[in-house]
Amino acid sequence: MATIKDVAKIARVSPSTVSRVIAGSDRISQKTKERVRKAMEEVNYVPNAIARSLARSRTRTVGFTLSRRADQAFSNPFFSEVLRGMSSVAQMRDYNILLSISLNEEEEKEKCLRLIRERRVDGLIVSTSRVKDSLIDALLREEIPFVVIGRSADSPVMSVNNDNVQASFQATKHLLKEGYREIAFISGPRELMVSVDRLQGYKQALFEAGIPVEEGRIAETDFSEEGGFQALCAMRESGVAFDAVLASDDLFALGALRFATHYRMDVPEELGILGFNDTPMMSHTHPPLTSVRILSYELGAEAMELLLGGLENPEKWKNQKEIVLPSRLEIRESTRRKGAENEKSHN
Amino acid sequence: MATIKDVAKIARVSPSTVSRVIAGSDRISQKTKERVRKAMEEVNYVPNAIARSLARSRTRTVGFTLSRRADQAFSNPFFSEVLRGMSSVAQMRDYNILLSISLNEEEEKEKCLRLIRERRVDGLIVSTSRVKDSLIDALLREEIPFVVIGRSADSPVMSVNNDNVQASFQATKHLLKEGYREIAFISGPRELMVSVDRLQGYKQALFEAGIPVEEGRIAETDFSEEGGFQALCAMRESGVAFDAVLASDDLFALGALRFATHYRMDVPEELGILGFNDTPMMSHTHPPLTSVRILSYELGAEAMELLLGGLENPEKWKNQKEIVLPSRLEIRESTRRKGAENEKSHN
DNA sequence: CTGTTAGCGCATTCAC
DNA sequence: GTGAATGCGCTAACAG
Repeated sequence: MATIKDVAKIARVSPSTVSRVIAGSDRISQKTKERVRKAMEEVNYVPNAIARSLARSRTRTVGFTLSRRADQAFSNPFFSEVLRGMSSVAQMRDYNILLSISLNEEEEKEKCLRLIRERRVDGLIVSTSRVKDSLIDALLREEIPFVVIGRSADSPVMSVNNDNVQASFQATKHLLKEGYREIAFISGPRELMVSVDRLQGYKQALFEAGIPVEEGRIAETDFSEEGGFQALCAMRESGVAFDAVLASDDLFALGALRFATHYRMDVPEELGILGFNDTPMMSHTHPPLTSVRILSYELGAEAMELLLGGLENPEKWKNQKEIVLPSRLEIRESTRRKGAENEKSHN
Repeated sequence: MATIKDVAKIARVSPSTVSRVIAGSDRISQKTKERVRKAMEEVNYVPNAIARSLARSRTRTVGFTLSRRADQAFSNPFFSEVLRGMSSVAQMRDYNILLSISLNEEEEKEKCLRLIRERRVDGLIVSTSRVKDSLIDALLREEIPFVVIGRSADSPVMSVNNDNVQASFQATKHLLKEGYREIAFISGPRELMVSVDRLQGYKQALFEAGIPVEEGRIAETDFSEEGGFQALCAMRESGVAFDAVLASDDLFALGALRFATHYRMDVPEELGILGFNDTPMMSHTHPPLTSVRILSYELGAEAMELLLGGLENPEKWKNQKEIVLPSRLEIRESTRRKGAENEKSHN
């Protein structure tokens, strides 16, 4: 592999001149510039990124870490879309992405610190966001440049998040408008910010509508279809009535659909079902699922923009930016009641 | 940040001694070893991976590239599972993963070559595998260490693949056993090896059963639910009869389910439907979908093992290894016919 | 067992 | 404008 010296020799200049040409320095004669360029082509020269990183103390690499838990939390397609968004802007700005998937929060934290201390990356994007997040605390303490996808409960940090409260609020309002009054809420683990926020939007909408919040209608479970199904079964068994389900994840909505089938309840007439994430594969359920569409790709892209901006203009870290992306309710048949708006039911 | 020199000074030894302690060299006295260790802790020393990479000409980083097309091809959860598998063994063997998602094959090829030429990675895992694959050709030409997830049509390369021919063969046999005789096949783009292989298994099973292959029952389309739906509609319109669908991707199976609903065909009685990938979210369709389960996690893990093995024992590249992982047919209601095996139909 | 020397490939002073 | 010298932080001979 050719080095800068080889090029210098061929172009009959010094290595530093070659270096300048690479860097695009201006005070260099057109003639030698040409000669160096030709020499580079001749030996098929490509700068060694490692050597450059060492000399400049910057790697042009950012780390993206994820703990398995978070991966499940946001259902799968979400994850790969975020990655695509990140990758796309990284590519454009000539950065690389170092990926690390951990089993739990503790492992993720160590991985993050290690990547930074070993100087493998210039900054990090983390997608965790718990209510009490030790990872974020650690990153702040070590003054590491990072952006979180999600949001931090206490400390102000650079973050990109979707407006969960607002989305959940609107979703609930939609259900109310369709005439549902006894809306059950299936929550993921409450330690996750996303769960807290979505629950809040739900409560807020009920409050505004003057409908009391029944704790019995709120269930918490792990992210899974089964969890959603069981939660509803439990409610039913304990005699809690509900005519709609706000599922804070599409997986729960799947469970709700199964519940409806199991108990022969008509969706949407007897049970309205609304999910979160608008997983592409799930717009084809029977009936098609109403769901909150999240801008996953944009989430990743914005996070990367934010991080790179901060890395290249360190003073930007001063004005902590928290970006919030809108989401949109995709209304489909699982909540489109015929009985409510107009009394004609055609079955 | 502390360097090896700082540690050396504190432990009153030379930098090379510190380096030896890090490397775990044996011929070094227990006493100085201790002293060095203490010094390292004292200043919280962590070796600079970049400097080490430069000195050793090895980065302990492998690149994983993917073009958007391939990402779609294998439906999404597949992708993140593969990544998890790769990440898990990388972590264990202290390697890092550099991720790059491209828009198309050409871009992916350039990205691969660049990563290698810039010396950012020691080797690559690529998940493309077309019938005529220019990426693989390029990697071979440049003598780059790499492993393919999938397989190469012509050149022998290190690869990890699932046994698509066999899986498709078994799936078809299952349909035949259930009494289906007019089995339609929905294929993805034929330029992909996976499509070719699955089609072959299908044909082979029909052949063994003495059933002629009707080209009219074979459709090719892009990976999407809509594609699957339209393919069947087209068949129906052109008067081709079929009593089962072998969908070479779960997305197609979704389309087939919609087709059945649309034309009020009972599944599995009037139409058997069998998918590929066993996407977790889709075991909850109505009726539950029979599908070929792919070991995605293992695919990623094995690919990484293979690559790292090759990187650390270069002579291993001699005996080109092609690993083939088995898959398993998950039989559910969408193909479990009651009418076929015993004539009692209970509806 | 341990220290000295010499790079790894490039960027960046400081001279001229 | 360009070259020479020095260093980024670590590893790897070569001595002793």
